[in-house]
Amino acid sequence: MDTDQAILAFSALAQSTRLEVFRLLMEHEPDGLPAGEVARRMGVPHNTMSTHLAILTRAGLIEAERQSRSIVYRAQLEAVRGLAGFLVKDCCGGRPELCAPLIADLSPCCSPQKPSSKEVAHG
Amino acid sequence: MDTDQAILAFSALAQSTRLEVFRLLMEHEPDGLPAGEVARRMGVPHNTMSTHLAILTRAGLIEAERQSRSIVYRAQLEAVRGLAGFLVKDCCGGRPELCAPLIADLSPCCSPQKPSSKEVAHG
DNA sequence: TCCGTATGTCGGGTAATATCGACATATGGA
DNA sequence: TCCATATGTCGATATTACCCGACATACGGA
Repeated sequence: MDTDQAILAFSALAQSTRLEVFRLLMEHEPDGLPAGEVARRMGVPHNTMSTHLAILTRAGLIEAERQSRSIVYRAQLEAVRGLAGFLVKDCCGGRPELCAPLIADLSPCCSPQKPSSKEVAHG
Repeated sequence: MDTDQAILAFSALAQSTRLEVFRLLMEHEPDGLPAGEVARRMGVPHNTMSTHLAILTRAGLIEAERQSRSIVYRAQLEAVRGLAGFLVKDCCGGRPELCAPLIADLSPCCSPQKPSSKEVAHG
């Protein structure tokens, strides 16, 4: 994930419809959803959605695959990993002491064990 | 970090100058840098930079503090944490199995031990 | 108070983006 | 081939973002 790619990704997610689409496709991993279904669920005209999907695709956040008459879109986990890594490593830049607490905060979120009802206390 | 705040943050970072400014301020944690110094280093007019700094501030990614005649800007680590968490928890939404590998990939980046020259093999 | 420095705000010109109607392309079935 | 479905592309318009000159505000020193 280089800087240009990161900017594409940030830019793609900096729009409410696209952000929701991305989340929708994340929820539907690994099956994905056809373009029309995404447009229908978001209440957006199909051509507008097509543009949004193209932008997300160009950013590498989703990927298209033709399945018969439909084109199914899927979220790209690697892109999320790359973007989160960019964010975190960015702040690391030679200073892991800054970054460690960030990682520590993320880890409980997705560990197989439940986070023992402990949330981030600091607001 | 709610959706609107995330969009503000993504939007703020989706611009090359602002992204670089943010990284610059990360490098200068915890001392920060005065606005004029940031503008000078980036080779950007001070008023243009002022706007960028305001956008980053509004997104919560940096914070301003007056120090005598200067206004010193500092990166907000919590914002990075929040944004990375938003990204990751976003994909977690009930499915930690998707998220675990993302965390696993981030962890070596900032651990006190060096990552043993092992990078993400998959491109 | 007056001046110089540091920063923010306003205005307008230009460029980029969002949206959507209309049309084009691609697939599968008869 | 013809048709219906599914999706993408083009063109126009409205909105927003970026940039920077000019002016305004805030602070410190004399």
